[in-house]
Amino acid sequence: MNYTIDEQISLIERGAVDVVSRDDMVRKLKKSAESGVPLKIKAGFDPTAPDLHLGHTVLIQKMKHFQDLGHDIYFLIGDFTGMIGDPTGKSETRKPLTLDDVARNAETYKEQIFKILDPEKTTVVFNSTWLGKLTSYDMIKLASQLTVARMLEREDFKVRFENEKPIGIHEFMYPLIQGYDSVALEADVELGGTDQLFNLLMGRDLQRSWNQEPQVVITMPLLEGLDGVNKMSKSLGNYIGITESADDIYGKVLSISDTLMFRYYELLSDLSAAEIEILSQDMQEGRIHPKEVKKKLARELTSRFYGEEESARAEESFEQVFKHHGLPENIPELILQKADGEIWLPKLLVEAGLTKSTSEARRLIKQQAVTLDGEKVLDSGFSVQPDQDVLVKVGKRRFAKIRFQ
RNA sequence: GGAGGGGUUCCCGAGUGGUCAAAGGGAACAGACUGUAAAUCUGUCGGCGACGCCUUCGGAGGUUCAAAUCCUCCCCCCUCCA
Repeated sequence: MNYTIDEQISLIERGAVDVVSRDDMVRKLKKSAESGVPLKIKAGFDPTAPDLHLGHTVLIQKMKHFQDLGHDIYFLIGDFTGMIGDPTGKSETRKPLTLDDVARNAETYKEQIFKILDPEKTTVVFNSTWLGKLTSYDMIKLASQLTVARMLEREDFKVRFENEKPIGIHEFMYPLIQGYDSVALEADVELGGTDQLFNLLMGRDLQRSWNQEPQVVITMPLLEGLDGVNKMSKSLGNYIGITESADDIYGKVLSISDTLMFRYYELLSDLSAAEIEILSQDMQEGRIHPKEVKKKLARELTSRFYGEEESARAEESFEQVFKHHGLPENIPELILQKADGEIWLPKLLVEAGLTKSTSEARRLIKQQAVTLDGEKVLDSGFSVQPDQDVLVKVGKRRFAKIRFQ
């Protein structure tokens, strides 16, 4: 708690893309230090996607920083908009969430964010609490705060407008609603991804209209997914979920490209910028193997959610499987009855959940991707005899132990 | 209300009566090479105990020896004009 203003600012600015404005931030920090009243830090989340991944943690880490500095975190769940339905012109119409859905998702959120944040110092709020009370009169009044021209300044609106793509009227309401959330909470700071800049700034405008001191807006970069191209998202499947197993987190981090690795260091690691720079230098000048640098990152991220010990275990297991071509610790087992006699391999692969269909199994056998106890199988007509247990492996990472009883 | 464009296999997107399980690209998967990295090369990419059969091209009917392709009705999406 004994940070100087400069130290606080430097922690706050770390990794951030925009801080609007730094002067306001300094002023608020000073005021808070003098009065002893913590700042209200707001960050909003969509109620539909309760599976958090590392991309979300970029933001959550930042919330954590504020928490460490003694400020109050408001974790806002945008249930109001979620209950209305699809906000954008995206392909699938999102089905509106029920109150139950929202409640359930909120619980899932809590389980996940509290892996990083301190539950004691975090307030979870739902924007339906205040938005649900607004009348149509209030809504129109809110809408009158802004012109269409101003609204069209937002990049994605502008692009869509220029490309003659549809923009729903209600879409204009979202920035306003989000801004109004800041008014309702009297937020001092709002955090969000860079794609949220416009919406976040809206909060400042609206707060001024409501005679509040405008919030400081801080944006964090969007984390690229495992493919290194698109932003990390569940729908693209290029994510590392924070509820995934230690083995998976470790393995996935190790599978990213070297370029992406430094991006992850920058956005996810607790190492200082200087320390990261040294790692990068050492690597480029051949003093340290890139894989070691990546392992260090994988270890740090895994232990963030599972602790040092488990993280070390995951690393060992990984080395075991991939370096020494050994076996992972937890191989799923499939128990079959001896009495049922021999079993056609493609069928066995399907039953063991290693392939989706016998067709796929046959293909993989043809591609020499299937081994039984380490022996490649070349004949897709092969049947397994029920006399002894076998270890089946498909590709590099699909395993199953078949036991006969 | 009027005019027009469109719905194809995970995604994008060709295909206008047979040669179509459907070009091409992406994703994914497998093999080689590796550091389970990237890049690259090769192959696979609906199902079925399979060189044959079955189910797919928004939905339902119909024409035909034969339909993703033609006709009818319906559903959905988009653009422009008002």
